[in-house]
Amino acid sequence: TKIEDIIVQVGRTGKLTPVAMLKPVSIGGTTVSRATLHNMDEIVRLGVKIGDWVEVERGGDVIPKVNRVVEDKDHLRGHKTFRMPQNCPVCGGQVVRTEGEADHRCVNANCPAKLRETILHFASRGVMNIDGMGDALVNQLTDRGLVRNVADIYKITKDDLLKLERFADKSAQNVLNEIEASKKLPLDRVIYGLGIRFVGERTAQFLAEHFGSMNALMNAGEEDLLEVEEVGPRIAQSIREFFQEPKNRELVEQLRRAGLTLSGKKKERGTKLAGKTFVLTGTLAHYTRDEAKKLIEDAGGRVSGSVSKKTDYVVAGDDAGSKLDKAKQLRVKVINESEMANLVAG
DNA sequence: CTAATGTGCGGACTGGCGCC
DNA sequence: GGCGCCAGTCCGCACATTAG
Repeated sequence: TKIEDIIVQVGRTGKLTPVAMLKPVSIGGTTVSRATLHNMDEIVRLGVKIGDWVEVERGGDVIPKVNRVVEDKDHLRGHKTFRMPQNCPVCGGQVVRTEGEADHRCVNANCPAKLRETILHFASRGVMNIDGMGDALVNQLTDRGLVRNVADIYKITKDDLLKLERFADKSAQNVLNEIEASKKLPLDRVIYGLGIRFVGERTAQFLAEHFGSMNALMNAGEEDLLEVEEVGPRIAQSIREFFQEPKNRELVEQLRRAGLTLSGKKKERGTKLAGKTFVLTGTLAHYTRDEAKKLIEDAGGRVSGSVSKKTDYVVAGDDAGSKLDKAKQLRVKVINESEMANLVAG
């Protein structure tokens, strides 16, 4: 199909992601109209220009991927070269590509796009799980200045919500209930929710287990941080920089006052699956993926996202895709979910 | 009541880069 | 240098709720 335009999206960390806007095309039963181009290097590698015809594929039947530029006499090349903007398309702030890095980033700390994405991340299911706080609500909240940081979420009143578009009593109350419920979530979620660069779900869990409280984490020195699993110098530095910022320390205090869980106990893990790495694929019948993951981790195992020769087991449910193929290729042991349950039980 | 709208769910890929 | 986490990305569908 044809690339009609290339737009730029700004993420939570300020990363500018170029996205190809395609002439809609039906692939495998769904209509594909966008595909990520990742970064400038990828655009150069593919050699794409705006107006080009390209071959698009859905990796694993889901994610649209631009494979290559089609060059034949029917499909003339486009003429407009895409250039990464020098100013953020959202806030106009300076865009910088650091030496040695592939991504361009907006460096304005107050960029509204970053705020918006940070709030969305915080509210998302894998983090504070605030059901109902998606795109539309977050846009309204940030546009109206009702939410300027993640702690402001806990100051939202019903009156605030009722003034918003498409909000009546039922929706407003649902959101408030969800916000209230989020306060009970454990420390690792809160750490993850802060949006510290290089600290994702897994690293946040290790940090919570190691330090046992937000206070201990906030005041940790470099050497303390380096003791944590999977934390090296770059991650340690990123965490220290985050907590050296007075605004961020104040943010944590606001979360504390709001009643969030900022301490936990050092988690005890089982040992039955110690040292074993699992990969989940397909649809499981008796567990959600999160439940299966928790079972494995509580038994001392690890769950990762991709199959390699270090993977011990691939747990395959219905409609397993490319990961199952990879497992066969690498001769990794494939089991079903009841076999997994047996392993967990010992 | 119906139509429109917003959101979660659930599947998964990718390149970059940090860690070991 | 390999591995795997991080951060970003996709879409259709089901469902709840609101506006009209």
